[in-house]
Amino acid sequence: MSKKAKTAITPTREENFPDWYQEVIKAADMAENSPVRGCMIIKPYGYALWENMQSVFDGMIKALGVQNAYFPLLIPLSFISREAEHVEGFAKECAVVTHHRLEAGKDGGLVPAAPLEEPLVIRPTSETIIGDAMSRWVQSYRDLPMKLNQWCNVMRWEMRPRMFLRTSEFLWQEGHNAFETEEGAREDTHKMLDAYADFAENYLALPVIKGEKTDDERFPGADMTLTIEAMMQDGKALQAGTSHYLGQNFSKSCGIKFQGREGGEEFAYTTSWGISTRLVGAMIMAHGDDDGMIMPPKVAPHHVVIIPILKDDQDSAAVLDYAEKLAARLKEQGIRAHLDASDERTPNKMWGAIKKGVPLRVEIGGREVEEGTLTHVRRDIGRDSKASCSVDEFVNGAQGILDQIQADMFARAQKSLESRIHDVSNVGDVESFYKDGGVGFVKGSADILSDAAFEKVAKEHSLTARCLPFEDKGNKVIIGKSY
RNA sequence: CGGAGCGUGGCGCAGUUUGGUAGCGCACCUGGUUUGGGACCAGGGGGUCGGAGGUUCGAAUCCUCUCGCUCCGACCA
Repeated sequence: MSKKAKTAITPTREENFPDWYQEVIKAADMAENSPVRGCMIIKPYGYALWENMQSVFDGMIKALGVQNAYFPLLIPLSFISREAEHVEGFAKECAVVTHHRLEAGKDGGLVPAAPLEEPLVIRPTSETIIGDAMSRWVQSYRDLPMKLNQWCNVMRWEMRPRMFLRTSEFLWQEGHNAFETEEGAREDTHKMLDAYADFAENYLALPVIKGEKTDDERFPGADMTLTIEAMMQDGKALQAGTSHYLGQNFSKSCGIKFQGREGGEEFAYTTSWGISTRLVGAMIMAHGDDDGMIMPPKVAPHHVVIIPILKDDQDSAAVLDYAEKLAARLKEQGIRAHLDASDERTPNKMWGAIKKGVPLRVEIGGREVEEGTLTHVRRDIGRDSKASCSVDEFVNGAQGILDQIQADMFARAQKSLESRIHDVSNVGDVESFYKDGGVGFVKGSADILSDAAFEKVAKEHSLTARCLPFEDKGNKVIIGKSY
């Protein structure tokens, strides 16, 4: 064994961040690649995380009056071309279904046999098909606002897929709201962005910058796109959620019109908003360390993993019994406790829990059983946080420890974000910052974007305008490399 | 679609330059000793070396063509 601290993940973040990322996913058993390029298999542990995220956010939007529904995967080709900018933005990423039957071919393989009269597009997003439904459902101003959401998969043919961050098929929620007035819709666009920021910061421990996208970065077909931008540990930006004000673009192309208060025919103002499984990637890259994943307690599949340290059979029964009782008591408190009763060797169980990022680990052996105590360790801090206490004390205090972990994770991420936003006053500053190997974002006057020299600098260092932050009232711009 | 790298038991790799009976670590199975931050001993199972052609007495190794994966760029959530 070498003297150098052994990390559970190789390479380390510093050695090779992209490889480290992939290894964390594998080590935590969250997902794997599928036989089809660009698609991924989300394994039970990774999916459990997504389910928790869904459940939290679903509750948030229902509290805002949103109703869930489900719209079809397949969209008539003609629908996609209804909104001019929308087509242009999505056309090249669309997967198209052209046939509906397979038959035995000449060389024994199966070949598509029956061409469709009108090809179908696998939804890259559902504005058009939901717009079509809304056009039938909205008759009067009394039907507004209408707030619909669906949890589903979408497909965008990607040139360069990366697990969770950019896969051809991904899971998300897409919300589609329709309003009587422009003000109502604009206000809603902000409200949904606020929900995203709340979700990211308070549940995923992911600090974000709220702002508006620049013209080039806007959603195809939107008049305004709002975003929450997060920073990963390598200093790159990740667009973590977007909320779009669509004006009357889609209501006009989909025919969402209603009879107004004065009796006249009016077009609705619509919004759409989405977050995806990409957020899983964001959490990995924002919180993970060289030993693997670190789950934010509020969405972690397991809050506490209990590891029984078993010696001989006689002892084992007592230890297991003790551990089971502890698990039951924790569950009563609403804590997701997981007893690892597998017959893995003890160190493997421990490293397994570390790599999976379970926030709190409890170790129980013969000693603890005799004393009525247990040993616990925080994942985010590691062995330095190892402590011993009575079972009662732990059962009463566990939620507090989890809350502390959640708060500390957010504070760490926020500090990392804030310390890596650098003020610049002109394009020259931007260039020299990245040329000198600067890591993170730069922030300066929004005028930088219209400087003729910006385009070249941006291209050279793969920079994009991330957003015009609200906190600067649109006068400043955040620029950075991004995923 | 460009640039770089890689395809060898479940996973990670060596072997390829210089052709000669396919190896190592981890994992797995059996038995035993072990167990508080990655145990040990002994025995064992598992691979048509990504695929197709070719050269050769003989190909993981040489030649041609293909397919796929990863990273970096262009496009994007």
